[in-house]
Amino acid sequence: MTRAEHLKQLFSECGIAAALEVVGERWSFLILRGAFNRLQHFEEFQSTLGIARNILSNRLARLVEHGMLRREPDPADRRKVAYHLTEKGRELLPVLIALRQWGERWVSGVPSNAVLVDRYSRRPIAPMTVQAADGRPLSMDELEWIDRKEVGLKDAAA
Amino acid sequence: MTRAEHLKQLFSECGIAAALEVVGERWSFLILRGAFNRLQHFEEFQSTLGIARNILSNRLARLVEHGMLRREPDPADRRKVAYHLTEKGRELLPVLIALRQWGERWVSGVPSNAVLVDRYSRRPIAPMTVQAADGRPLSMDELEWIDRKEVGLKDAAA
DNA sequence: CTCGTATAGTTGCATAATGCAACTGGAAAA
DNA sequence: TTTTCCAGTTGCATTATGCAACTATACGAG
Repeated sequence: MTRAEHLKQLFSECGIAAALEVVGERWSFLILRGAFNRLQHFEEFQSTLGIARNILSNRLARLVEHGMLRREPDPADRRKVAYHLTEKGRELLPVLIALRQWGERWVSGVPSNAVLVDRYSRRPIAPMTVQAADGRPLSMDELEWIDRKEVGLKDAAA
Repeated sequence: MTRAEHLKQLFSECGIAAALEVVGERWSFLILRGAFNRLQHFEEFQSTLGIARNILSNRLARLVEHGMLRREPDPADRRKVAYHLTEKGRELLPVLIALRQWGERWVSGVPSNAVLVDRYSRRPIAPMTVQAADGRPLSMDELEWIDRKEVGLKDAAA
């Protein structure tokens, strides 16, 4: 099997590989983080992230192609172009939050000065956890892969 | 500001950038996914992922350096080396699950044949969501950045 | 003991991705 | 009408990745 076939196989079989096909390149996550933080314009992304202009250009185009961002020329000032998250893009939030929490805990060490809170209670959001259908938190060894056809047959089994 | 300084700044300020410093390179996520799926040996990772041997070698070394994997020579067969997830590595699980769920929903389209279930109930795990301290699910626009010092002062404010 | 094979890499070279600085083109602002 | 702003593009340098062949060590069979 060639490498291309191998990757195609991986992508079709595994959501992780499929996701990385869209957001796995360098800078993609950070550009999306910027978009979540309300950055809209090329120059904003460029100066905030310090990314090379040609790469930024390429990544924005790619993210637009993949339907993560919408490219919207500003009718009031035709020099300006705004990039906005689509629903597909917004749905990546859990990934970014989980990544951020992990990074703060295990890499940067200290939670940064800025804290993400629920707008209403103004209390920090909960740590991201894997949960069972009923909300119980699950650790790695409480998980198992099973075939789709066997789902939920524990009690229903003949 | 040079690019290096810029990145350093980013990493120190943002958990996402910090996390990507460790797991942001190509293949890192897929190698860790393999580790979660009980792959242990060089040849297993290589044949499962179809990754180039030199890159795999480099990534495994990097993940070991960063404390994601432990490299354990097999005492019974000294040719063999096993790579095992550390706690730091295992704690990345929410990120991988969130990424997988997103990829299945928005990229590969169809959930794959294999389903992750809670070992006990044998029902599929819940979708990953961002939650408030009390467990309420939160969407992007219910989130706000505030300064650490102001946390939870809504009712306590003088 | 020695020969074949398994395991975990390494090496050299080719291709692709990223980074940098300078430049372009169209539109607003002075 | 000249200057500045915005969103890119271009050419060239550096770095990362991919590929195939090779190495080194250790088992295992005979």
